[in-house]
Amino acid sequence: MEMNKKYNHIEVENGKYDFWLENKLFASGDKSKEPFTIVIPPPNVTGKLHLGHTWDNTLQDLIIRRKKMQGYDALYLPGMDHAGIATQAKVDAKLRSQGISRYDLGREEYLKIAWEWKTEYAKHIRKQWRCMGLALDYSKERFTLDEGLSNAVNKVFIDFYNKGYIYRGKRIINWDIQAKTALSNIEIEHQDVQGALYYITYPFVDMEGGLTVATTRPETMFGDTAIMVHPDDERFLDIHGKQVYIPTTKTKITVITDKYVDKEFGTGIVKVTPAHDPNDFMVGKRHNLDMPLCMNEDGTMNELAGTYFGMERFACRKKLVEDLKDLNLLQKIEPITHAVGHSERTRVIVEPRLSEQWFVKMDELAKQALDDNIVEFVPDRFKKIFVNWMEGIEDWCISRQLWWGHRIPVWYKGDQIYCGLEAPTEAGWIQDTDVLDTWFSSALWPFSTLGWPEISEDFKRYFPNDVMVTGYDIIFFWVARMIFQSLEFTKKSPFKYVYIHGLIRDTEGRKMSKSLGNGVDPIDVIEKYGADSLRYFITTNSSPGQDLRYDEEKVESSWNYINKIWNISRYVIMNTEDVAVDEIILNEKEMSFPEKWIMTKLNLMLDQANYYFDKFEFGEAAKLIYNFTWHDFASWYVEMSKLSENKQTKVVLVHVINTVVKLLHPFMPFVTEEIFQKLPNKELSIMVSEWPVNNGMVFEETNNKDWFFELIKKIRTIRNDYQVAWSKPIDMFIQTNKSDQTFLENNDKYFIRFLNPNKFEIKENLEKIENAVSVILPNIQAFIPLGSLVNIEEEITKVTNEINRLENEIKRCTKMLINPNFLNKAPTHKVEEEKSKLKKYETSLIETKARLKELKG
RNA sequence: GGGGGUUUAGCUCAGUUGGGAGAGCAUCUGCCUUACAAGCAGAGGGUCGGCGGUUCGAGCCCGUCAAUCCCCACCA
Repeated sequence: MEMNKKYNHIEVENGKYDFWLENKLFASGDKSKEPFTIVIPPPNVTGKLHLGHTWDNTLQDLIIRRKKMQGYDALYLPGMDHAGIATQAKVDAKLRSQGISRYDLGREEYLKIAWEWKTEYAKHIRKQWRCMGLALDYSKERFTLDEGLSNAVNKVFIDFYNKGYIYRGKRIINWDIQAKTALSNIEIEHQDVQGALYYITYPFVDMEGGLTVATTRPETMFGDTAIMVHPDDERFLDIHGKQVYIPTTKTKITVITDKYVDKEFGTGIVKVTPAHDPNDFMVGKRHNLDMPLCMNEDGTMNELAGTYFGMERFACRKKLVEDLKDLNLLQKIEPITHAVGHSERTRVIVEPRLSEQWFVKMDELAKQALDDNIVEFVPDRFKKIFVNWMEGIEDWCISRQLWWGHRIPVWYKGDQIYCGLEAPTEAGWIQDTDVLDTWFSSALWPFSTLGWPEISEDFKRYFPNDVMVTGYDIIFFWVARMIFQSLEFTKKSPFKYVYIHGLIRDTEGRKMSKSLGNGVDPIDVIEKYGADSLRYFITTNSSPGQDLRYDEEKVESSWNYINKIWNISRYVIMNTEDVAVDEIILNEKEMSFPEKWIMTKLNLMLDQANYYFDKFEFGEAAKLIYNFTWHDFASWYVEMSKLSENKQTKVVLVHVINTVVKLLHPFMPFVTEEIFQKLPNKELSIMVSEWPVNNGMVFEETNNKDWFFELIKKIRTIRNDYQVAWSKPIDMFIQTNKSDQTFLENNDKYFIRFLNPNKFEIKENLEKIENAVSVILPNIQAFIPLGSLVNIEEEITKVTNEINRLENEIKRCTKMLINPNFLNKAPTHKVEEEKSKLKKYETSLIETKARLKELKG
């Protein structure tokens, strides 16, 4: 079979995905197998997938592909999220660029455009999934606004409402003035902003002077309904109950007392704006204050602001501060750095605003989730983060003043409220215009995608999910909410494991973001290096939970690795064309040393690699496979195989490369499929081949042959040190015991191949070799006469250093072995290990000393 | 204010339940050796952030200090 000399990722990846699809290899549903489920964290239909998705999805795909090969009915369920505010922000922006607002279009027309947007981006996302090679079962693809999922959302809302977990209330919420909607707490990003603390004097109504307050948001003063001081603050005892004017207006407000005030901060006097500040809201409730809004929904000032009516809030602030200065009511401006909330989606500064919204009461739900110990976090430290958040959780604001989303199933008629699927039959009922927070539907994803609230076959079979793979950045948004919603509605944890990975960063360690322009498009990487290289890089270059720096050099080195695999395979394929599938039968009786040795290495590696796979430590698993493949297999075994005429050698070659390729399939599905098909195999696809495990061919007698490889390496080092070209044969004299001598004689062809000797003698007792360089190993010594190249002084130094090293090692071992605590407490195999090390060192020492004597004599 | 991460070779990172530190890239030397020069054969390079403790033994466990990053939080 012809194979390119170089791995060509474009040729290899071409057509593979269609081949898998056509043969329904991504399909789930084989009832004879045990089910295994992962649902994709639904990407937002706002745009294209970035490297973060690639990471997330590749990990899922890796787990799924391995499980399929292990004989599970593995379901990898695809889907997307309508992403309410995120999508609406994008659609709004697109309309704005055309000079239209959503209000010009009306709700229905606007939603049409949003659906078109969704269709377009969904297409692109599916294309990206295909490029990445994800083994998704498309027959089960879902979208959060699908009918079934909408039913789930309604069911949950209505049940919650009836149980009293959902309530409507007037509260201070975070208001996005651009999207004109409420946001939940976690949709706010706090950023440190250079602001100012303005010291403003409120003049007394019936006397000279006034009270100076410190505020960062002067423009909210038009919503003030009181001034407050701490009741025990001795500086202000005489002003309790006094009245002051709100500067620039004729509005009178009264001085109240409340222990909330921190006497040490600012002036100790605080303005109270109940409709624009959460703390002031609490104060307002305690003192029964009016709660007037002084701003409109778009962030402009309303009529309460008097002459500032209609101004944008920050323009108003600027003008107001100037005016106060002119009026001598501004005492000073103090620069201050403080955290200011920004909308995660529109980036504008959010305005705390009194508003009537729907909330989910969290205390009991959180308690249930905290009592639950079924979900296992990997790594487990994320459990702490989850618990920490759950313990301090506040009620969840779920209504959004948007159009793109699930409409709240509540109807109003006058003061009456009705919650249900359909409006009551009589006339006059109007549905709530708001939609639900996107995360309200995402929270149901692990079961709503499987048909819930119907108790469908899929739901029964694939729920709970086995693993949820996601980044630590959405533990609060998503993972926590899936857990409490699932516990409440299905009485089960939504999944057995949550595997949490980190964030992908750029070469400098910065988060990838649009504003920095440092984002990397996975499609570009795939075009340049192939999906397999990207997948291998992204799944093996960090440990669980840690962030990952994107590094093109490492993608390149992944490519090199694949190229190596390619070439090993090429060698095996070229040399085994005469071997039929049925002839691939391992037979230890026909194996010689190299076969037994590589089979032993392979099987020991398999045990370890599978151990790490099961622990989600894919980087460690990959490293074992890498070392085995590149070093044990390619550098040693493949080279030795070139000297064998034995059929079993071919069998072993095929067996090992097949095993390696299967182990690597979850990391690099395309190239492994290509190679698998070229090798003698019966199965239609590597995807339906059996996952490799230790087959028991572990041969003790190969374990004590390390010296053989060591000896070769040491002699190679000598060649390098003395710059003796590989092509130039050199004499070698070897002294060893009878049994090793027999072994060496039986395997001398390998020795010759690796070292290119001229004269090659093995004896139990050698005469002294003049002008030779030596290799001293326990029980075996090699002498290489290099004539005038040899510097005896250097040899003496080298040997002396070796003696020192050995003496130190012996000291260390002896110290341990005469320590009764070590002998009593250390595990037996450790004690045995030290004993055998000591013996080796002692033998070496005797031989090395003899060598020194010889050199000096 | 609360919680968490990170600190190991020049760079980016691994390092099982504690048993004398590894990889990739980079550097240096020699090789077109018939699977692979995007390769092969070698080499150099680390008081595992500091200090203290537990232990026969610490990169790993405990304490403390330092540097750095992230998340959460209503101080006007």
